[in-house]
Amino acid sequence: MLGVSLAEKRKLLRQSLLLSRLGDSEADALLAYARLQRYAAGAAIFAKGDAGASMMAVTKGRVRISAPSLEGKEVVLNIIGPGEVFGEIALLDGKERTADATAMTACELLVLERRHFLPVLERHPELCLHLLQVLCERLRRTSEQVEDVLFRHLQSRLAKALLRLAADHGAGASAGGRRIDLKLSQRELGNLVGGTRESINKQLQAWQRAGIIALDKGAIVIRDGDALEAMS
Amino acid sequence: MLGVSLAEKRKLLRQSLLLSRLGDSEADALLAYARLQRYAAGAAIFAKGDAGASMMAVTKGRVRISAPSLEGKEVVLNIIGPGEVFGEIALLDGKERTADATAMTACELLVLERRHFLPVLERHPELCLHLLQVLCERLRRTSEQVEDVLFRHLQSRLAKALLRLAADHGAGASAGGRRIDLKLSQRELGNLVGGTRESINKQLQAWQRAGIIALDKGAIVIRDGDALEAMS
DNA sequence: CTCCCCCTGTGGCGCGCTTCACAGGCGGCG
DNA sequence: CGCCGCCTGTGAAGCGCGCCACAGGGGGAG
Repeated sequence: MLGVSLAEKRKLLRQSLLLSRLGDSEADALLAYARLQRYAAGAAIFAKGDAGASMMAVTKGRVRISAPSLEGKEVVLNIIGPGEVFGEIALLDGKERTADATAMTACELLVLERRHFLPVLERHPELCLHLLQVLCERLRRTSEQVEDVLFRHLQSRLAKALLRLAADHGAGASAGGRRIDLKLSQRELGNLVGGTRESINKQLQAWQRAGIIALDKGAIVIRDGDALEAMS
Repeated sequence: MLGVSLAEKRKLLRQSLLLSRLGDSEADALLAYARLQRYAAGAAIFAKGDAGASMMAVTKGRVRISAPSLEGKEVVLNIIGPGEVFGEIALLDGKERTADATAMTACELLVLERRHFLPVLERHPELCLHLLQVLCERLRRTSEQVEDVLFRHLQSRLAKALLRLAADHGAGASAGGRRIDLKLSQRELGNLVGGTRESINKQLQAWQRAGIIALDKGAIVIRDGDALEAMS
């Protein structure tokens, strides 16, 4: 636990979309127990199979949620930014973590333990209902991912992923289009859509030649969002 | 609504794993509003995109939860049997249904409406927590499905599906192995694992020739579960 | 009974994507 | 500084599986 004032922690907690609707007293009840924790870029936060019983709210940085395969492949299930939470599942049911969590950048997280969180949850139906919303949203996303992988081709999935990245993490419209500034390697992009680095590269090159996107020192600029939309 | 006594409805509700932990008074509160509804085999219960705001508990029969693609393909996301619930997502967040629900056999369902359920939920944290468990379980399942589709070959997914079907819906050990008696066509099996009817047929034939399974008038008998386990 | 639809069963071709192989660039670290 | 590990970029080969084609069977509707 780092030496951070209660007031500062409360401010951080307020940023979290999930927890923002707590009253002051409840927020303080949680905060008394919440740990503030930092991770360096690339650090592992937890691994699939761990017996974790906590959930995290991101206050700074970006976290990758992914699942590894036996042969060393990996799917990225989600990318979590400031104000969002992850790891709720293990907190709620007390079982193993279902995926890896890795700090993509330097991160600052508020960590809430199951044993502290559950009592608060029982006394606060609104919080409980809100958590249900979060899980529903996740479930919608994940089902959609199943459908996408089974029904759509790589091209379509990639187009969709770019649009989503631009919407969720993009810097606003710069010269000539929306810019995705997450420094995602093509390999990571592949893991995000369920394809190989090579396939991603070829598709991006083709789109660049067609003037649909531009590749600019690791960032991707969407020049023709409509074209991507049409393919997705 | 069918003319069924309160006592009978309560008995049905008790079977539902989700709702079984309500006290009598709460159960009655819900039951006053719960509709009992029947569907013929093959009937559509709801469709993806519908503005449904209810959830169902299966008391008799079996329901297929699936998602259609534009080109007429379909993924089966789940098969719901007696004592289980489905459709919670739309009930909880009030948005569109994420999938189709179809009666695989003649069915009897208890239908709970959002406007009746939410108030009960707010007054009963235990129920709320239990619902969170259900959603967590779903989320684990669905994530696993994503991983399976991306990492495993059809053979492996099919082996896994057969084992799961045997465990969840199988009639106990009959002569020479566990028997899967759901009358699933090979096409439906294909939809369950994300493959075509033809591929499923070829794989099943190969396994039958190897003595791993037996096909017996539409049912599948698992003769060598260990072999399947090894492939899955 | 006949027709029709959906089922199982099986072979072959083709496409999408992975895998492999190789080349060159850039940043960090001893 | 040079090495090493990561990155991007690109062509060629291979494979899993979808798609097509065709054949025969059984059950429900007329």
